Amino acid sequence: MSVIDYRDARPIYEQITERYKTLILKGALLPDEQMPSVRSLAMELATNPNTVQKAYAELERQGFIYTVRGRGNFVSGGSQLLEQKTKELAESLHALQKEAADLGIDWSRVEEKAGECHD
Amino acid sequence: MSVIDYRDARPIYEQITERYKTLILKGALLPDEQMPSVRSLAMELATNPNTVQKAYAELERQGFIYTVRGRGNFVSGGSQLLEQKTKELAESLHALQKEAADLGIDWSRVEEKAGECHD
Amino acid sequence: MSVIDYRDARPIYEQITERYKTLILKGALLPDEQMPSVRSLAMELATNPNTVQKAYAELERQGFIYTVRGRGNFVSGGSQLLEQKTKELAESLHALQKEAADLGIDWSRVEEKAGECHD
Amino acid sequence: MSVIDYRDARPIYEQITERYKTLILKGALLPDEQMPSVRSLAMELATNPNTVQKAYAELERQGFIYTVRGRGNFVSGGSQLLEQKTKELAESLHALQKEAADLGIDWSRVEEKAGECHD
DNA sequence: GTGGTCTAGACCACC
DNA sequence: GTGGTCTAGACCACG
Repeated sequence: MSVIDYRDARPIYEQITERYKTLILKGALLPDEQMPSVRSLAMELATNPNTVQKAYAELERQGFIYTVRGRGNFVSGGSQLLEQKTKELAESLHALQKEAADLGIDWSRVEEKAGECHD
Repeated sequence: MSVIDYRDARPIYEQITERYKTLILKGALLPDEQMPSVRSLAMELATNPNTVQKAYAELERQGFIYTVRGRGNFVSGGSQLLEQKTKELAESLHALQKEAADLGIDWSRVEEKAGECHD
Repeated sequence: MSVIDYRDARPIYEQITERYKTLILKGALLPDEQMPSVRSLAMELATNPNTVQKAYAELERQGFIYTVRGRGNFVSGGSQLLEQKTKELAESLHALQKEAADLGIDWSRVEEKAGECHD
Repeated sequence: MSVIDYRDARPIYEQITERYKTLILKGALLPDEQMPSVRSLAMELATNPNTVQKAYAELERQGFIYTVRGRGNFVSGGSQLLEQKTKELAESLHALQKEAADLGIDWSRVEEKAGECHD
């Protein structure tokens, strides 16, 4: 199972970032567990080390991993990470509700239609 | 009230498109009403006519306006436009719900937090 | 029943030309019958006399009408007009068949699908 | 074999689009094969990169190619593309048949004449 | 006057 | 290197 979808319009580094964010949030990677090295991950994904580096930098900026010079990158412990993600989702939801309200669209109709999605 | 936000990462033509989509959906622009001319809107927004042109082309492609060569662009009447927008919102909502489910986040907690938003 | 569709992408003079071509071919206008004057037709269609003039010029060029200076425009007799139209249709059909053949599409499948059209 | 015909009334970008649509449909370009870069094709056709860009954008919108930022444009595999093209041809055919019927022209005569075309 | 197309050349993000 | 966006300015067809 590869991570990168080259047809995806989003930049590759963003796809990598997103991928590891969910892996960490879902608990597939445990706190203080070592991340794959930049070079090995780049090799595995057949992409440029610079791209992986950029993804790791972003993950660190968002608090998902921390770096130890000369050692590597590690998953940062994170009960608060899930909490933050919940907040992000809530904000996205609120934005949708606001947009619907602006247009005079009944929110219950949106929820109804969302339930019918086939995926 | 200006339309363009240069700090916004999104391209200018997309901001214009989005702006007029909501104006039309909200009924601020009535069916068959004339849109500002490409040149005049470009002048007003201090941007390039080509940029406005691209925005109008996108609006036409999505069925929000229609073009008459030598005359101008006009709002296309559209009860089905609101219906389509509802569908778009439903899909966005469904994506959020799916993401929450993937992470084991209780959707009701997201809804709860969304209700507390101050904006 | 008006003739002009302002939402149509085609120029107005072309729509007028097309309209009268079919009227003449269908026999709604008889040979040597007088066409409406440029001015009156322009008035009726709420369009520019120049536009009607251009349409009439095109109709004359294609042999559908003839002009008598100071008198007006008249439908030209035309058993050969239908013949010519048949030829035009045949050429269009042949072009479609050629395109299908180039792509390796079975023509019978096209005919089959055409029969299912709802209009 | 050049692609652009400057005597053609159709815009250049449309000619390019059409050209590559047929190349892809005919299988001359294989799925995931790389398209010529925007700049190189512009150079080759002695036209402007923006023009090629517009053509590629249209090809992407119609599902014939996909874009990878920083990499290039690639042919998208597509068995459904031929199916769609068949449908397009069927609609064109149906339009011709309808026009003939409107004028009281016997369709079999059109088919007969089409068969005699020398090209 | 209007929109549609094209050219020339620039800057950006990404890889 | 790639594509994506934007600017400046031109020409055309249409009305």
